[in-house]
Amino acid sequence: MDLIEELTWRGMIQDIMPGTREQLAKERTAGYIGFDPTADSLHIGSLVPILLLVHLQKAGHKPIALVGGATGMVGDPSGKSEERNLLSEETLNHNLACVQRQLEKYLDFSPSLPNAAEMANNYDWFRNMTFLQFIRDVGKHITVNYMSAKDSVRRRLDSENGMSFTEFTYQLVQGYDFYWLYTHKQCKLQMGGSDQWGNITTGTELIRRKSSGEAFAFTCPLITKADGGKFGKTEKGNVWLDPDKTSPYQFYQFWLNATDADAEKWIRIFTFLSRDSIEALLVQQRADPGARALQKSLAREVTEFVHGQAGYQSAIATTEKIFADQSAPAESLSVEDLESIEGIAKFDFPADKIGAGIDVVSFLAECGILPSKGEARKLVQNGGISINRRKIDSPQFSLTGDLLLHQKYILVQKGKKNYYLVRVG
RNA sequence: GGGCAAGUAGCCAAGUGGCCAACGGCAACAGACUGUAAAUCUGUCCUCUUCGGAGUUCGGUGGUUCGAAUCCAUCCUUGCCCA
Repeated sequence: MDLIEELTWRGMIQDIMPGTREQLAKERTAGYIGFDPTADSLHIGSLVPILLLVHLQKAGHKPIALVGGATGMVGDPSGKSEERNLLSEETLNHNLACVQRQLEKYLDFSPSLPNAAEMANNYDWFRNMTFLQFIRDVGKHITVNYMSAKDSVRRRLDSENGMSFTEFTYQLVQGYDFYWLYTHKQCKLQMGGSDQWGNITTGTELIRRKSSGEAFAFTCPLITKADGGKFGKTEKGNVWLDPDKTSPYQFYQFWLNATDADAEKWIRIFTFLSRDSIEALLVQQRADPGARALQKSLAREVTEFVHGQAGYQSAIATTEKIFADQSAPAESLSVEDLESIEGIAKFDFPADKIGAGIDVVSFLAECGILPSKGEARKLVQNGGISINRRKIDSPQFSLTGDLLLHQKYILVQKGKKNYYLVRVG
């Protein structure tokens, strides 16, 4: 099975330029994907492009990860309904460094490999380019008509928000990246999300016109959720790849909580499991959906890929402590259990305040779990708060010293899945 | 520079002098049911609250009025048309 066949089966190909498959079969090909430094960590949305590069490398081709030091200064209008805010140079550089460090984890850069991965930053070739150079050497080759025909541009032209010249130019800047990589790194392939198709074709067009060369591309579909919601969001916001921003436990939980429909699609995209193993899992899932074989494998594979064995182990350990026996009394958790539950928020609370007894509402607000008493009260009234695994049914409920686990902990739950550990001392 | 239109809560969007913290929808959070799914139903959803209320909102600023998201002036932003 060749790369394209493999990716097609996994549901990772949306558009593909004719001849791409033949090119990949013909010779070792360098292919690139651009990553925008919009934040100081990549999130799981970027996982798909990363995986594309990994698949590319596994198939013997050379992956190039491009970070957008220059394009990040412009702002990609694709998929955006409004003009983006520009990032300051300082943030940009910080983000750039972080993103680069993350990318390095997932690809093999060993110089001994014939298809060693490479990192590039388009600021390197834009830094010294003047505006006049750009409009003469790049702008001259592409008509405004061509650029305006792109979906991402047209949608914005039709909308009432309009679009700045800066963002309009974006596709040329990205297009030039491809041209530069084509001429300097013999890079003949660009990949990306399907929203990038317009930008990508500008690149191949530029290569065709400027050096009558031939370049190829394919895109993968944007990841969606069955219910139409945004992929990669939880209550706490984005799911990041950086373990300091999203702990391995939370990361694992994100995948574990996938709906059945999503898990079926995602397991093919986000894991390297073979077709046979996935089909076996699908059969299992249908036979006993409650066991969630799909979600478990999905969560395991992705967590291991991103956070390694150790990260997965700690995620599992926490999951078991929290969910293995929901009805088990909180008292059955040992000090070690409580202390080592990774990924749950920890708070401190002065012991003397509890000595005399304190009502739940004040407690929740004062220790910082909830922002205000009003909010705490509402949640309690809704039945959304449990303490030491027992549901609190009244805002008047009073916390006293004998509730402390091991004389110093209180375990708070908001809803079923959000745990907070309060250290009293 | 001239003409026209628009700017309301995270988003979409109603409201066009008092009954407006502002209809409705989406998103989000919680509850019931489940499988830590989905669907459905229910509650919450500007901030604070001793749950009685209190405070701050409808692009900004000033004004008219007993009273303004709503009227007037001015400024800002955006779009369309003309120059």
